[in-house]
Amino acid sequence: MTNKDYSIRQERLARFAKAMGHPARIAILQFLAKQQTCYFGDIHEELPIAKATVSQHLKELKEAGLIQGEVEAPKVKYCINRDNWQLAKELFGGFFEQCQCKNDDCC
Amino acid sequence: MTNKDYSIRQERLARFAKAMGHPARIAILQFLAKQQTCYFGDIHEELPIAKATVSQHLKELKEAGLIQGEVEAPKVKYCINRDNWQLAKELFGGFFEQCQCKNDDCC
DNA sequence: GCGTTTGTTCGTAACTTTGCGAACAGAATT
DNA sequence: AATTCTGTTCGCAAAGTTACGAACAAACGC
Repeated sequence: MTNKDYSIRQERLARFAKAMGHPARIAILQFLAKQQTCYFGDIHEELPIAKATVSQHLKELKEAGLIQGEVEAPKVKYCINRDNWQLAKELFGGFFEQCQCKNDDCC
Repeated sequence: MTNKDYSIRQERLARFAKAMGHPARIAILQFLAKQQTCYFGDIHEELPIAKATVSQHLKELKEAGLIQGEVEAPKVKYCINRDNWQLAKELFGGFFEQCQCKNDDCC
């Protein structure tokens, strides 16, 4: 075991993955991606959880950079953060490409 | 808020994402994907954490279905579970495709 | 101004995750 | 048989996650 650390890309990918690691958050992202209305209330209606919990999940997605919020009083509008969505897409895409598994040469 | 639940696909995607939600596990998957040796000891050497912790991360990846293990006494050989890797690739691919974000029509 | 609507924050409870060292277990080596 | 090598499991501590209702805050409608 060396003193080696993780790369920035690995950290970033893990951060995105972690944010996506709950079905409610996947559902939120899909809802926003499909560009139906992006108000909190509409998101809440889609989900089987209390609004406090929805708010918490939205906060996590925002902190991970996958979405962004904007007040449109008295409502709050959320949407996909397109720059980071693109970045995540590339990171995941690159990640899944790198498997060299041919046939049964391992396991 | 209805009584609606999450779809199987959402659950599955979230499960994969959760397993990928830690830099050590990303590092493990990348190491295995690059098909360098797949023995526990080699994986452990790549990471800055104790072997008990490595074992724990491997267990999680195995339970999520992303890798599989095989005893080759006295060593243990791990490798990517290709079927599920393919499935994950498709789920993530499909997921990131579905963003309809054009220009500034939202946010 | 007063209540309503909208969403966040607080406080709390139960559970999970991450990490480690120590103990353990099985197989190989001496 | 005793030792070494390899990796898992146990027990524990610290921190984070998930969920909820209640309290709060800001703006709008009356």
